[in-house]
Amino acid sequence: MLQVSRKFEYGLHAVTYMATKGLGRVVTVKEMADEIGFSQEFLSKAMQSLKRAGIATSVQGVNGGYMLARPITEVTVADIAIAIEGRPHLVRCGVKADSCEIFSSCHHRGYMNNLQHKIQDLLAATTIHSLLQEIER
Amino acid sequence: MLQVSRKFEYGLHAVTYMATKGLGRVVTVKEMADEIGFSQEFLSKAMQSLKRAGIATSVQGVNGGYMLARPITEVTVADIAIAIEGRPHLVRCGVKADSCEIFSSCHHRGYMNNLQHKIQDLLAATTIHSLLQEIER
DNA sequence: GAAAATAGGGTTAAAATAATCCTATTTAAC
DNA sequence: GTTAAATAGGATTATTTTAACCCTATTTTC
Repeated sequence: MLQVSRKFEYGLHAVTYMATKGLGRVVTVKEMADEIGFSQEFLSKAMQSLKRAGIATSVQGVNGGYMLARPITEVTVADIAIAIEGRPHLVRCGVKADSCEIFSSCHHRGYMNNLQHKIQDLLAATTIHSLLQEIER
Repeated sequence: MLQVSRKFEYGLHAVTYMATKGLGRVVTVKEMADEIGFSQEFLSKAMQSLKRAGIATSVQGVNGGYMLARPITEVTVADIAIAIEGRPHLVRCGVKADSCEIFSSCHHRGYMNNLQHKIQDLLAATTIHSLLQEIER
């Protein structure tokens, strides 16, 4: 259905939430889950992905939590998508060639790959900074 | 995972196949399924969707089959996507508002809808005619 | 009337996604 | 040094979506 995953939505909300709190501020998953209205456990998985991708850093232990690792002018929506879902693959043969019966004779692969890159460029064109500005208006 | 459905792939292959056969030629689902390498039954569902959308016309009975209803310069990849999957909805609240817990307080909807339109524009920018030209090269 | 097609409802199977559960580890505070 | 609050993450289950399949009806040519 050409839809973004829930986990990505969770992650994007978390990042914009952290952004409004400022770069240095540590926020807990509980705080975000309560504030935004998401399940704490699932949001936690999204945060772990963001951390692995270097978008957020974490502080363990009491008073720990997450904070943004980079300035919001340098993080794009594409970065978050890739952190959470991996690089987008419009067609499944991009992930696993043998998932398509007609791989060797397929004429559409080039076009599809092209399309995929364009979509990724679209996501990469929005930084968290510009997203916040759009939201404020 | 931001992926296109198999049914859409089937439909797109069928349309390009019919296009190479010429506008007037009637082709059967069996012929296409054999030629392309897909399951006949499932391709048949895709064809029914294309018909309902006015992209293909059908002839029933012996010697029946499908053929393109419109010139390939006037059918875009977006038309096929919409025929088969319905209008794309990047986020599920676009389909069903109550599928999201934070619908009323969500700040991302505008941006997401915007993105969705841009993706659709991308698909609408390729006609079957131009797709075939890309393939030939 | 038989055969070859589309039309389409309904069911099952498989895969992907989302949610939950549970335990480990880290660290501050007392 | 024990407790409590947090992240880390493996493992499992539930749900939803997608794909595949089955079966019957209808249309039309010969």
